[in-house]
Amino acid sequence: MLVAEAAFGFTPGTVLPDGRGRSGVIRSPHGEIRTPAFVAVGTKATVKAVLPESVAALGAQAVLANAYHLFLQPGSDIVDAAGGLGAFMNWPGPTFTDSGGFQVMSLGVGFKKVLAMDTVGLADDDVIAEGKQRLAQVDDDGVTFRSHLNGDQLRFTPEVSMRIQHELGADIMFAFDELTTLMNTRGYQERSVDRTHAWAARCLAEHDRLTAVRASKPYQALFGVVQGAQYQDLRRQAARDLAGLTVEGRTFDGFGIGGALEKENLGTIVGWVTDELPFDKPRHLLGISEPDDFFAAVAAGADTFDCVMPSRVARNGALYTPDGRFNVVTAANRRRFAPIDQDCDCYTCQHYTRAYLHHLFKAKEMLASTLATIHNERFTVRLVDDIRTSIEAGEFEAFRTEFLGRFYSGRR
RNA sequence: GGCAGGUUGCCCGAGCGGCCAAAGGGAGCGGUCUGUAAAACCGUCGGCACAGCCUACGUAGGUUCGAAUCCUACACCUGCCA
Repeated sequence: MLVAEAAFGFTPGTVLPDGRGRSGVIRSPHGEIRTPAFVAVGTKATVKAVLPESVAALGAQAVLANAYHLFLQPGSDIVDAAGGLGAFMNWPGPTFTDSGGFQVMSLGVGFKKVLAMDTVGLADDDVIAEGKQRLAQVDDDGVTFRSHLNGDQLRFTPEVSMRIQHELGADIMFAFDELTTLMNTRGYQERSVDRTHAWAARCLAEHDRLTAVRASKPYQALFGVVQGAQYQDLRRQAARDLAGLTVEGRTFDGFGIGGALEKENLGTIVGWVTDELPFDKPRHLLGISEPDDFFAAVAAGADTFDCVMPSRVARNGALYTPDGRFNVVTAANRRRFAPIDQDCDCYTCQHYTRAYLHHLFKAKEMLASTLATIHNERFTVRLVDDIRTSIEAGEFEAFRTEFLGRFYSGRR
């Protein structure tokens, strides 16, 4: 048992002057991840529009898939029978799976942007989802979902999520949590954090059981997820509780930081959390990837990231450059026979022009998504890699100032 | 040659006396997207001195307080009969 678990670990490397941000290395059964690192999102066991070979070539060290989606389709049992997520999708490197907790929020109350801005007069757990039918309901034991694919009524509990994630077989799994929004009341946030903590304990217990049952499989690490929205006391308490949680002699291998984050206070909030977490375990900031957010979060002690933004935005024609983000679909690019970014080393920039990308998008050609995704994922992976390098070179703050100054200066 | 139907904004296509600068698509133009119900969504889309005016629904004329909508002629297109 001890031998198997040694297959996972984290070794901090260079630490920033204030003692929080750091570089490091995560060891997993499918390879190492040098941190800080950006993990490519492959929700349904595919990074949309891109071959795994390309994902590797653009420098992604790991891929994150989703328990909810893969449970619905094709079924986690099938992924298990295929030999696990990595084998199934032909990704030899490290893999992560999210618990399905995010879908409690996204399917339950809709995305943040569609929430009513006025919570006055609403019941504690009332949040309004405009234009979307509510597909999930939370209670203390778990969540009742309605499949977005066929309307089937389904039930997720911490135990179900762990079972699915064990079948998926990713190197790193996340505990099943409840993700609230900034619109929920303080009272609801408190109860939600309690619920997430109770679920975390159940996840650890079930994880312990399944690890024993599936002893022949590679060890899967489990990360607890810190919630608490924008409240310092809740976030600190949640982090402390999860860090100290021991079930059957087992503790979390690392931690996820999730939920509602006010962008302006992202670094501060992450800092509250990492203050309370053990230094020698990795922290994954869930769902974040804007350049300024990376710097703020890394400075505050986050190690890994995942986010749909680079790929989703790419499919819709928005591309990242050191001078900011721009839409290639814009008429200005019709005759721009230069790469997206002169200094980018990605496959797309090595071989294609903005004019060509513009044409592919206008013509609604599939290759548009592929080439744009390769570029944006490369941009994002490289940025976080460069942040790691800057930490190790003792130039983090200088790099931060230089990069963000240029990125947000508006030129492109 | 006869009979019937048609001609709407960049394109397709509704409208069939006032609430029509004209539904809806598409194209064009611009934007959004942070643990993916997203190859999605939103806005704009005749002109201008812009809470108003001008120009517009094949062309010309007419009826009416008022016409894309009714009448007449012409032009072109489509189907059936010769």
